[in-house]
Amino acid sequence: MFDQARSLIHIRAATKLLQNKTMKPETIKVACSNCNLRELCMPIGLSTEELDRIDLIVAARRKIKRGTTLFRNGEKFTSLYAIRTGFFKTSIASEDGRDQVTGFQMAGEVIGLDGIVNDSHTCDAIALEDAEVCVMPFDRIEELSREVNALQRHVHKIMSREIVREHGVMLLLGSMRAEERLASFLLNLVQRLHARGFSQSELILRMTREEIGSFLGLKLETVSRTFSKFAAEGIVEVKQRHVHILNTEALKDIVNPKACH
Amino acid sequence: MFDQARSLIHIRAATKLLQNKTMKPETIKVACSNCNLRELCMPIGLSTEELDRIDLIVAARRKIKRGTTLFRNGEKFTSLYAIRTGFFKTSIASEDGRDQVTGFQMAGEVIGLDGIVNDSHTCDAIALEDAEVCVMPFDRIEELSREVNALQRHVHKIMSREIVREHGVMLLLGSMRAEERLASFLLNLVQRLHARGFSQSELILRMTREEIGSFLGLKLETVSRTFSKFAAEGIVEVKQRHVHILNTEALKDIVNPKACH
DNA sequence: CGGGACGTTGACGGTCGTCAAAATTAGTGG
DNA sequence: CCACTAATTTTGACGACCGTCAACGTCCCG
Repeated sequence: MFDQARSLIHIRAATKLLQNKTMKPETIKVACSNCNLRELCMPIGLSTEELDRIDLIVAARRKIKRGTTLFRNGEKFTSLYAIRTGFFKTSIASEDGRDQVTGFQMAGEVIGLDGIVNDSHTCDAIALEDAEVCVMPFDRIEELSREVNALQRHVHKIMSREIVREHGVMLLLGSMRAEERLASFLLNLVQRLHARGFSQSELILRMTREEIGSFLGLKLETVSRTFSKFAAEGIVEVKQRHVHILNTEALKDIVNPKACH
Repeated sequence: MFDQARSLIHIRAATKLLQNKTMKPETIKVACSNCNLRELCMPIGLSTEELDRIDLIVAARRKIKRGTTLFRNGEKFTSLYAIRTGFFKTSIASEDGRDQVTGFQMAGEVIGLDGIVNDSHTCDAIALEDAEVCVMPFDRIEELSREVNALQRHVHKIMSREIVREHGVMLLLGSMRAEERLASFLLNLVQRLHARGFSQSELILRMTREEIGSFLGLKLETVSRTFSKFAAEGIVEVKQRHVHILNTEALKDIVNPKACH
């Protein structure tokens, strides 16, 4: 539905690479070239020389405490951020106070693209758990992507991917019923988590029912009720923020009723 | 709300430029450098040398008859398209047949960004009236934007603008009621048309009620009813696809109830 | 002039929002 | 570590908004 269309092969490789490593954390150089998320946020097939140059894109690491903002609406745009650890939400506010969660972002995803067009951010990015990001000044990205074709292409793909993701969210918001929205949401989350080496069937929600509702265009009570309904039908087990998916196929059937698996 | 955040100053300049021109159409060279939409789809402040090079981006013009597709889901992505004349809708289809209109595009806007990420288009672009587009092969764009900084910046801004626009649509779909959605839609349309030299208060809808409804996450009957309600309240005059906005402030109040103008 | 696409309007019902209260959990400070 | 408060979640009752179905009206184009 509104997935990230990533190449699982590369992600698996990254995971494996991580498992094989037995070096102590502090001996690992802080650089993209040996970041275990490299395959998620950097182009593939680079020469070592190109990789060394790309290392220079990351100006700093920044730790974000849970509940605090990475950037907020109106702030000057200077950098994109690659999430190393943690979990974010982005949201926009209408003038009369309503707000809309526009996405949830996890490790390996890039955040801040909204700020490019007017050199100022148009949404808030809030950490839903303690997080760490790589700060990548955008002028460095532009400079280097003039010289490294793979980086240029990569930047374009990341932005295009975000556009396509949002198309999927529009389909969800514009044409799905509550159950379909929540099923779609759960499948998307678990798929992205699985791509990062987590379980296919168990997940911990980092966001409140209200935040889920805001993202899905539902009220928190409807989200809660729909969880309860899924639980009653034996599709999931829900215990607060712990979700265990018992029947993935049933969720897929809810999203896409007419398909014959 | 979900506007395009363009600089009106430049657009006005373009309009003025057009009015001053008394040359016959066929004597105007077919090139960006003297296209009257230049300020809409090209970066500003270029040297004449840079402008000459950018002319080479446009590989061809293509005429699209009303009702036919510029590209469709699954087709190989090769080019972005700048709309010269005409009006498009883009839409995506879910597997079970529902479809969602993701946007309406008019002269000066760029279409096809969704195709970059996977080298294949993920939506359909359909002309709602006879149209003409500039075909801009994406590899040429990438090549030239490595050398012309303003072009690189421009491409990034166009993509970022689309992301921000979609955030606005998500806010609309996720948190607004039918009247707010339609008011927001009308204000956005008329604002974009006005930026192109058309009336601030009158417009002709190029799309059906069903297409409006698909975009706004409503059924066509609801769209029709809401138009009738606005008309009964004296806010607009509606005669099929001709819309005359009688009270812009009232529309703004509907979108943003708590604001005090 | 006639057929088909498009638009309008009405009646009715379902889905989801609203309001309210209780239950459970998380967070804070002693 | 525990008590206490705030935050979050669950569940119920009720109603509003909008979707569904149906019939009719209008416009456009061959």
